[in-house]
Amino acid sequence: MSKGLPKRSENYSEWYNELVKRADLAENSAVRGCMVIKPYGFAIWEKMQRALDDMFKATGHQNAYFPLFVPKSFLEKEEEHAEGFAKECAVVTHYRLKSNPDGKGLVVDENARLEEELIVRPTSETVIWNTYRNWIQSYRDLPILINQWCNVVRWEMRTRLFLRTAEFLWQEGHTAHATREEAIEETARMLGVYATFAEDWMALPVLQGAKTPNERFAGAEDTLCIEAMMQDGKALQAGTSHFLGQNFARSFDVQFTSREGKLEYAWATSWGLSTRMMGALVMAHSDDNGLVLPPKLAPIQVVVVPIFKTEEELAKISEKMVPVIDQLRAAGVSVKFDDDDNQRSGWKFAEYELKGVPVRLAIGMRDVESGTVEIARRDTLSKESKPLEGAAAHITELLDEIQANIYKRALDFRESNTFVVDTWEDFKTQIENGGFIVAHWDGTSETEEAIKAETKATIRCIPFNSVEQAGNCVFSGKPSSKRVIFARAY
RNA sequence: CGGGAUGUAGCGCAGCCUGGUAGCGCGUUCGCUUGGGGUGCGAAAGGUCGUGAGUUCGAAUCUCGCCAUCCCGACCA
Repeated sequence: MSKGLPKRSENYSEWYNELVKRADLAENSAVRGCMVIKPYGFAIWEKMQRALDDMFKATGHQNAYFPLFVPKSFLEKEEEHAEGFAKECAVVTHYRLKSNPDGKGLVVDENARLEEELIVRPTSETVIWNTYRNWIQSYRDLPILINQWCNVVRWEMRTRLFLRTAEFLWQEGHTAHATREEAIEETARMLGVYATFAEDWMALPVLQGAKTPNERFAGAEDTLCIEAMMQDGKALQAGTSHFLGQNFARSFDVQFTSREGKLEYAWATSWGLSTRMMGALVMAHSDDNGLVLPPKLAPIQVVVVPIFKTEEELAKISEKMVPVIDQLRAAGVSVKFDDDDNQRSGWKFAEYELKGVPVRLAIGMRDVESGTVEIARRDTLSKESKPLEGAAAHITELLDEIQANIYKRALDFRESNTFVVDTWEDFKTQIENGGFIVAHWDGTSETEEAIKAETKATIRCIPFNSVEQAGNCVFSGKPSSKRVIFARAY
């Protein structure tokens, strides 16, 4: 591994790509657009999964699993949905290969053509609602609150590790309800779960709001989202929760008998959050030295680097450190004691900074004699010497402090890069500098598209906390009742 | 799918213009050294130069085709 990461200020995109690879999160695979998630990266994803899964369970959801393949006829049933995903589908047409009669290798056996093509799921609404038809007869069968963890495939033109890959991992929640109100409530509840996850676990401040009709999920009546700001000022959609109305129930004929004895279509929601969050995690917090991981998601929260020359010295260091490590582990902290003699301490310091380990302890013979340990924090890169006595308690608090600090840092960054803009001239100038623009919009798709065409900025969301305020659209000058968030996005 | 670029050792690159025994750095292996911020020295292993054809006595180098990857657009969680 060569030293020196590209600088964020010089080439943000190259910095990101290099960091993801060098920190051992993921790498490109032999398959175009698909990535290999490496153990260190996957360990972070597993922590995300755990946190989210616990929240899903706490809100009454159960996990299930639906098939990878979607019959083409299913995808066709909901018109908008079909149109939205048709352009990016992987299609299975055959089920057998045979040896090439003209030579080496294998060829598709044309006799093994599927009667109906199968689509590799880009999302599972259709298979799931086709299944729900059999599960739902009465209002007593509702609500159905199901989530699945799986992979999906969207054949993207241009891909980037984590941010946009042809295959990605995610969870997709699919719920069915007896009433519109209940489904709307669920849509909001799950957006709230995402926001809590982003802020409490990822230390990533997010704006919550609704998408404009242009930006809505294909087949949804309403799409809610959380939007985060990356360090280059661009927006990243971090999670979405959709109110699907009765669209899928109608397309798949999912009806139930209501309490009043009437036949009604079920109301649906779906919500998803993907490995894209890994990209968000990297881009929101990390620096030119490497990853900066929030302690709650760091696979290794504390690394101990002993500085020794001989086995005897290592033994003395261990004797001092083991009790501290035991205390930390007893408090639920994941600790790595790196007594590997193959790498020198300086190398290890750089390596663990690259990997984003929140707290690093260094202890050598000097410390053994004075009964101290050097405590370095990744977020500020500061170091302090502390007595071993009470170190464990101090470190536990420090982890909380780091979690809070990186959240605050990201929030401060977002706030200082959010601009209220009232004129089109200012808009065009400001958008070049990145960040969120808070401006009036006349509510039309035409204006939204015109703004996008001219500036590449899209409406990220109509924030829930946007106050009613009369004004004029920044582009058309027509009346507007509230401000929306514009930004260039990933 | 349009525009641009690149494919040479595990990784990053030079060599190509001007054809003549394939090089450098990092990493790897071995030895010594060093050890509180990516130690230093020495030695070794490792490449059908993306692929197919052509030109030539001779091709990493010149010509043409193909494939792949990356960047910029359109599309997108």
